[in-house]
Amino acid sequence: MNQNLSEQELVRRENLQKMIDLGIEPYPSATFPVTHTSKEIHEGYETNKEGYKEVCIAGRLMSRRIMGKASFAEIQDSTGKMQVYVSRDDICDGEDKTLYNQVFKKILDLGDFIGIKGYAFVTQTGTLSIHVTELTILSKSLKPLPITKTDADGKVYDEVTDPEFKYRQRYVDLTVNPEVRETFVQRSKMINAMRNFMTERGYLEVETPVLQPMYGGAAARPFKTHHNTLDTTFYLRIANELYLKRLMVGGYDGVFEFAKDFRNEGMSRFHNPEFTMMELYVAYKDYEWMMDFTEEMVEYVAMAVHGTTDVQVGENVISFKRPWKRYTMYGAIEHFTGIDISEMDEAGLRDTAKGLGIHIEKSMGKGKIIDEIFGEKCEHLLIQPTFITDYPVEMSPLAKKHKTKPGLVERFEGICNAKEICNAFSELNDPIDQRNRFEEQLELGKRGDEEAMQLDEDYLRALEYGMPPTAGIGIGIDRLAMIITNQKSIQDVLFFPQMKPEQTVPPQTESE
RNA sequence: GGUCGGUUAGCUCAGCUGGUAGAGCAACGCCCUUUUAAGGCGUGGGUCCUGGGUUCGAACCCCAGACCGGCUACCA
Repeated sequence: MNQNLSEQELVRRENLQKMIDLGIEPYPSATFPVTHTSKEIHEGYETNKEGYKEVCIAGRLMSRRIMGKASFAEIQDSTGKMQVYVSRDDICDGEDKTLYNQVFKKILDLGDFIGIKGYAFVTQTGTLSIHVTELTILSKSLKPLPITKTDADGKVYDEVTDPEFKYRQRYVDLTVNPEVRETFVQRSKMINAMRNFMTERGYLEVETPVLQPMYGGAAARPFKTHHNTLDTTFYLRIANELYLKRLMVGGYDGVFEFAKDFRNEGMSRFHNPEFTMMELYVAYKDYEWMMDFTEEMVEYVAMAVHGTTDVQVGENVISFKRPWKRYTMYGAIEHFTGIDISEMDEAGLRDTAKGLGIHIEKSMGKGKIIDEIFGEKCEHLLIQPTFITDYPVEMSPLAKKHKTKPGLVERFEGICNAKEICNAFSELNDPIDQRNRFEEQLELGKRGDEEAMQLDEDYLRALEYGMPPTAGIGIGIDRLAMIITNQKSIQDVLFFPQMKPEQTVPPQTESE
């Protein structure tokens, strides 16, 4: 293994040994009494110079400019960078100048974690800095970081842009690209805001099984696994919908879960095999109520993350200010194509789709054709948040039939930046109707639809005991995060997006 | 799944019609002996993704494979 080390890695190992020879522990276990972050000092110093007479910060050494007895360096902590000024005689009290001459100037490498104690001041050139009085080594770095540098003209050197490098070694990406760290901070703020919003309204955050004997609640192919003791097949959940609705049968007023779901399907800019879905169910409400709730929550989220309802996304500014635009699905199609399809039969729809240049498979039913027309002619035009309501019943086996419109269900999707971000309905709680819908799905399955739902007897049993009228929603957290953080790919809002394993070692043989 | 493109130093990248490897940053050394704005000079560093083939000669051409990416398809 050692013969594979690069020159720079060898130098760092030599420095590590020198450190040990000098009696310095390169990986000390003691706590380090950090008092400030670099951000706090940058923000607070101007108005409270006296407050920073003694500060203690810690982080990675990111640059070093040595000029004889005095040096400047930059330390990066979780909040940003801080320049520090190191003067030989200030960190080395007596005759022994080893700490400065050897340790600071030679043995430290960029990327090492150090802690410093000192006082804040402003240099002659106007840069807020910490004058170091004590320097402590906290952790030695043995691999060179691709640290970016920016010159006086604003030209950036060595920025890591290779997606493979960024995703496989996210720890490096996070270290050298502060804006990547910030993206994930925003994602976390977004999720916290949603959690607060729902918890304040009295809804209960719950956890339901990831390993399910029968997958359901969505149309997708699952991952399959096996439990040894029970000698049973389990599936990684594709949704948690049916479990949350069982809890509604159990009597809660509202339950929600931020759930990792798994779908064994293609990968793209918008799809990762595991992804996060927030599902919420509220008793004694319908989908109209849920639309109001959703736009209020997303508006709240935008305010919590950005302090405004206007968010820059790519070339567009998206406004999450209520109310959002609402179209029925037929209304949207009429609006964007000028064609009223509401009274058409399947043959008429087929001709209409052909006329619009949309490819229609023979196997497609009425609902699927309508969905196809919408997808081709409307969805990509919906940049500002928009609700599309009242979907064909064939596509929605878990949604309640519409109060007044035959053939439709009480369902809406939220579309934003041309992508679906949520899907909601008045939940079907009629156990007899639900059984019929499941049986229709079984028929689809027999005809070869790999994504058709299974018939879940236990779920039907639960419904037979009675579920209150309930509104439910699923929000694609990763997709919403892409919009809220202005990222083009789902991989940029997941710390560790799924990739093929690196083949650095021969593939392991199966063994247990 | 289809298709197009990519893979060269620790990082970002050049490399012509095939002639045997380059830059900047980083590293190392020296200078500067000091409140800097990538400070100056120098040195080292390569399995050109892998395996075959063509050729006197391959980073470059051909074949196969690996991995990555863009479009596209699938995906309620």
